[in-house]
Amino acid sequence: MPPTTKRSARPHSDHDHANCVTDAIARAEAVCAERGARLTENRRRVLELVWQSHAPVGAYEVLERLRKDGTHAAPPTVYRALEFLMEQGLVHRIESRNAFVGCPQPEQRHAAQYLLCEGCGDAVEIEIGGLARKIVSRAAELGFAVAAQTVEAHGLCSRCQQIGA
Amino acid sequence: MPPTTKRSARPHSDHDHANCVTDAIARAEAVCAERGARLTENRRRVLELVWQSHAPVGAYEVLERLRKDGTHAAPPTVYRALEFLMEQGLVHRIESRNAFVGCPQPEQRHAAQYLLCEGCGDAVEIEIGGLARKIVSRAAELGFAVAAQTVEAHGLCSRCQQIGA
DNA sequence: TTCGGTTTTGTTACTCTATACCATGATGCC
DNA sequence: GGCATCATGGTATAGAGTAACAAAACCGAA
Ligand SMILES: [Zn+2]
Ligand SMILES: [Zn+2]
Ligand SMILES: [Zn+2]
Ligand SMILES: [Zn+2]
Repeated sequence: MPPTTKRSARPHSDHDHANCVTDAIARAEAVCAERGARLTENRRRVLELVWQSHAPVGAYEVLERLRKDGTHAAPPTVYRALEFLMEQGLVHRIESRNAFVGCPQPEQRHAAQYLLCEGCGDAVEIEIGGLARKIVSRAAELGFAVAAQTVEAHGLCSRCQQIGA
Repeated sequence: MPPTTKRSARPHSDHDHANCVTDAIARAEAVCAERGARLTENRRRVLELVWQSHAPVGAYEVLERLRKDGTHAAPPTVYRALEFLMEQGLVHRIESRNAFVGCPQPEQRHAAQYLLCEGCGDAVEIEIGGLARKIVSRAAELGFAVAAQTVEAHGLCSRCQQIGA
């Protein structure tokens, strides 16, 4: 009998995703402890729910999942938790989907860059060397001071290309 | 007495913006003619309204402006026009604002890159040399086929930096 | 330990953004 | 004219996000 490991709605990669979740939570607790930020039960739970897949999840989907726990939550509950998690760099917002996804490397603040698959829905955070810096410096040439960046590439992951082929 | 030229809600640059609008419309008509795309009255009007400022404008703001003309429009009217205009590359969607802005160079399809000022709201479309290509090639290394990109930098334009200083 | 300020959560109601669906009208080709 | 295709009208509803205020939990100091 298979374990109770939860999977993405459109599962794709075969890794043991339970590890991703527990690892993410552990790291979140570590960074919050170090920073003196309060990872309350609600916030921890929302983070866990966001991490249930590698596909970005909408705030209202998080809300539903919360309610299935028996919690009596309303939209502000979720949005406030997400706001905190974003401030701490524990989740990123995917602008082109109005959705949220866990950050695999929260210890160090960074400009997020994503590959977003239109087939399976997964979001893969990447780092393109020098890209963030290039944006900042080009903006500076135009007198513009960059405070935050959004870099999202939409397309098909290798697996979805094969399926569609 | 000043001309009837309309300005941005938070006007900023002193150029004669009426030129921007008429130029944009002229170029839109040209590209549509060449492509056999039908720039109908509605679509032309929506494009005009989007161009009323250099700040991205929400679909519902366009809707309001349309109605002030006496037109009896509903949301789908606006969204359909915007969809057409985006297909033709005449407007771009600013994902981080759920809003739309006219493209200053619609003749040639391209991945849009924007500087978005949090002070005045203006969006400046830029082209960072090699950036789009770099994203595509790094994605390709990971087996990911990029179909579209979103690059948005948020911060303060030079003018707003001075004001805030 | 009790007080009082700060932070977090609860609750309600609402605004803004976007799309599904079906009907109607225009356009242009044969 | 007949017919397919494209564009619009119009209603209803789904989805995303926030304002505002009240209650509760937390925490450091008196
Ligand atoms: Zn995983
Ligand atoms: Zn995929
Ligand atoms: Zn202008
Ligand atoms: Zn500005």
